Amino acid sequence: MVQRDPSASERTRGRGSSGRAERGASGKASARARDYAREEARGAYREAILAAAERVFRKSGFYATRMTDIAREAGVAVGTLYNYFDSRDVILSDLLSLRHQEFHAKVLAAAVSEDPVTRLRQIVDTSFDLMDEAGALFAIFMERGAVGEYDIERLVGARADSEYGEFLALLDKTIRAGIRERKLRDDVDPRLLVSMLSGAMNGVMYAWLKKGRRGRLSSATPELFELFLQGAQSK
Amino acid sequence: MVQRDPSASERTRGRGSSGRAERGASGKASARARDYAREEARGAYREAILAAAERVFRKSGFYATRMTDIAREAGVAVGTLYNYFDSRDVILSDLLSLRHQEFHAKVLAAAVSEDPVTRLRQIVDTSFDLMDEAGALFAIFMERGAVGEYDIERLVGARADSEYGEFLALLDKTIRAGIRERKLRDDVDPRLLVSMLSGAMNGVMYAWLKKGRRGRLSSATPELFELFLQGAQSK
Amino acid sequence: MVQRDPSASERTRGRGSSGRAERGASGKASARARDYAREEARGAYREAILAAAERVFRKSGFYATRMTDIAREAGVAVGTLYNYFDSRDVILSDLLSLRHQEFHAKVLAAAVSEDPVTRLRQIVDTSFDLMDEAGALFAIFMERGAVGEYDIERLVGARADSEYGEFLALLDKTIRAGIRERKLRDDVDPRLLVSMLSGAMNGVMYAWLKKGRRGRLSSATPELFELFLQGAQSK
Amino acid sequence: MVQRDPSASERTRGRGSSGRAERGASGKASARARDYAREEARGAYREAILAAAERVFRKSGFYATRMTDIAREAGVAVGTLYNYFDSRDVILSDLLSLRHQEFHAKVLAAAVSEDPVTRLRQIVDTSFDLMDEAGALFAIFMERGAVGEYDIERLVGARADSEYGEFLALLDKTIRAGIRERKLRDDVDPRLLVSMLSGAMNGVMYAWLKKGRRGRLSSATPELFELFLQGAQSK
DNA sequence: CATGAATGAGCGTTCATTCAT
DNA sequence: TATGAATGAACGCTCATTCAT
Repeated sequence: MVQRDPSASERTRGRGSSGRAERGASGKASARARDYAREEARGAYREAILAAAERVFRKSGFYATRMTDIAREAGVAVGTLYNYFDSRDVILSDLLSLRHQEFHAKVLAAAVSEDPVTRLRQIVDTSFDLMDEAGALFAIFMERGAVGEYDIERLVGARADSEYGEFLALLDKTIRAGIRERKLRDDVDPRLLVSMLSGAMNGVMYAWLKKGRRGRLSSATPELFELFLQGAQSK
Repeated sequence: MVQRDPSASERTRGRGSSGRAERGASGKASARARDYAREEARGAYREAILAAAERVFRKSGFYATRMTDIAREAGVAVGTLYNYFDSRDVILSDLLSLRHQEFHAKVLAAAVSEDPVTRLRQIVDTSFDLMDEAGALFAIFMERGAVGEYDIERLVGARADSEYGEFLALLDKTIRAGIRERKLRDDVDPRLLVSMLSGAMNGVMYAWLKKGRRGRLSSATPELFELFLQGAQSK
Repeated sequence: MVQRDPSASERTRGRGSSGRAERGASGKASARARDYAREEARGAYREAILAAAERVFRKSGFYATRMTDIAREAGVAVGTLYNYFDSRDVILSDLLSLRHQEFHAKVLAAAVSEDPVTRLRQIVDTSFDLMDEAGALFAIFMERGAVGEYDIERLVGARADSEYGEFLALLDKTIRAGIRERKLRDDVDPRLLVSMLSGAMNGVMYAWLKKGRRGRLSSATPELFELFLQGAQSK
Repeated sequence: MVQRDPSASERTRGRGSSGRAERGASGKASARARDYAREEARGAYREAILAAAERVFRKSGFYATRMTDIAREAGVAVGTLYNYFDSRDVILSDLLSLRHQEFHAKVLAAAVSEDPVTRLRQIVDTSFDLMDEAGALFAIFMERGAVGEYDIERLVGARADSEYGEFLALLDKTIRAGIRERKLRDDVDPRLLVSMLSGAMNGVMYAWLKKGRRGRLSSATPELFELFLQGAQSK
């Protein structure tokens, strides 16, 4: 269950000194510059492919996503995909990784309040905002790593788990802080609070997706949070 | 996409009295007995195949479940599978249907209290009990019908959705009853309460599954319910 | 290219003295009678199966004819087919053989005139009559053993060929007689006359089949024969 | 069932300029050259596959022709077949179509005489010549579209029929012209003349095939024609 | 590097044949 | 012997991956 470095999946390929003749000193500098430019271009290609894969993936689903579809969507040939990624699984796995990193970074950046409860609210709100913007792919992280989605688990493997775990860990940390500061109940297992909150978020997301994503998901935050804090019981 | 009678998917096959001549009275009786025994055997076979499919399905997931694997797991030849089911999709779809029916029937049978809130508790408790007993396949109904699993939606189709929907509808009905009886808050959208509760159940289930299903899931019911009713806020 | 005895394809099976105890002298006689009755019954079964096979074969064609279809049409179980025939191919091959024998016998029985040319006419007329009655299966013999029907050739093999050959040989013999008796031209290869006549019969049959078998095929005999004898040229 | 343009069965595939950025003017030219070369290669491949299919088809027959056999015969992998044809049926159907077109075009090109009877002779002669050269596949058109081959009719369908029909229609037209010009008898149904002549051709072809194709088939034309015109009767 | 046709292992499915009852 | 469910080899077809250009 190692957290692989996602960049490690980039194909190592024999660039650098080609098999041809010497290059002078000045050549080295320009070569380095060229290498840098190349690296840039590679990154852009990678990102374009992932973006194309994401579009196809979202439309067709994981199993119906074909390499030819990704290639067509990206406007390249299939062979090109293999210049940037080792395999179909790696593309999709890297895609999930990348999107998760972005997701997590944005959530972290938003959860800045001093008050743990407000931070929780910020986490929920930002998560919903990102879902609104970026679509259902996030659901895969926000949902529980696609339980029941056994295949994706096998393929994307430990990664998705650990990534969803990262999100849960953030909730866990924040909730424990809330408990320490007596803002949240200390008479229940904190992990239950985590499960409750994350589960509730999922439940709301699910309903929203099934209703065809009408309206802004984040508009549900206040009520959801109110319920999470105050409970469902009539007072 | 209508809710097909799942038994309708059983292959009609020309059993019964062939077109040939009479059989004596005693022959008829024994023929009837034989037919009955055969019918029994057919049912047993079907169930055995579904059980095998369930094991494979659980280990490998929907898309990685191969007919050969199901056959091997069931201890029969591939051809035999097709004596009982028309296609791979039908096996998996029937499996989901069957398990869902069992699940739903048991939950309904348990949710008998006069008090809606108690009924909700009974629903949660029974669901968790069934998860404890029967394993993760139930998660597919209790969870959100595999959001993000676009393909499975196409195949298993409206069915899985409507089945999870059935569960949600039960929660919805019960929660609305609770609101009418002033046991639950009427100042929030009832559908949010449904999402909250179902989501929370999922969250707890997820954590339980990820921890390797240690302990009884249903032991989490009281705390979960307490939280659902009273909220997470320190009082 | 041996002319197999079609009855040779009947499964030899250990009838006769069963493995059980002695039978007295009188027992032998009744056993013989029983064996005879059995043989009769076997023959009836065989014929019933072939008749069923013929119906299916005519409706569905050679390659689409399934053993289960034959069995259903015959009102027996598939296994029973194998008690009477060694394989699917044998059934269809025996069917062709049997029908051809009937066909040939009837044609022979009808071609009795002293005059060779009249005999030819009788052959043509009887063949068309049988086609009228019995349907397209005869076409397989009357046509040239299904040239272009390479598969059937492989399966039914030398047999169909030799059977069609038998028909051609009859034409050949009769035509040569006609030549000897100066009724038919002796300035052309007799084999060409055979090809002409058989081909012309086929051509007429084909048109008749394609027109949906409307009208009696045999009504075409006089004109066909007139043309065969007098030629197409305007006089 | 319309007479599809056979080229329509060629798989449309996303070649051509991809969706990406411009190519310089010289690039365009070389791209065009490459596309042209590719198109050439595609055509060659298609033809090679069809030729291989024809060889297998001729040896094994329609139903026994396996994709693996075609692939092996063509020296390619199965998958490659599907790069050029949508399905097995399409390969065989296109094969028949293509060969028929060639056949029909050549016959038409040869039947140029002013005199209808000479045209008939040209048709017969050319048909026999083509049979001599190209082999038995033509028999499928010249013969009656495989009567008795019910399945092949379903698959190759109206096409084979209409193609053989095309040949018959040519005979029909020419024979009617001959009748109008008082060269052929007007006291018999012209369609019978068509059946006679086509049937006679078949009969001769059959004998020739069965004798192992020894000698030139077309050497039989004069006698066949003489018989067709003058009849078999001794004068 | 980009290309996209070639590759072939592997899939779901069929159906002639077998054999326990 | 009749039965019909079990069998599994063999089929047509797919598509991730490779590699010559």
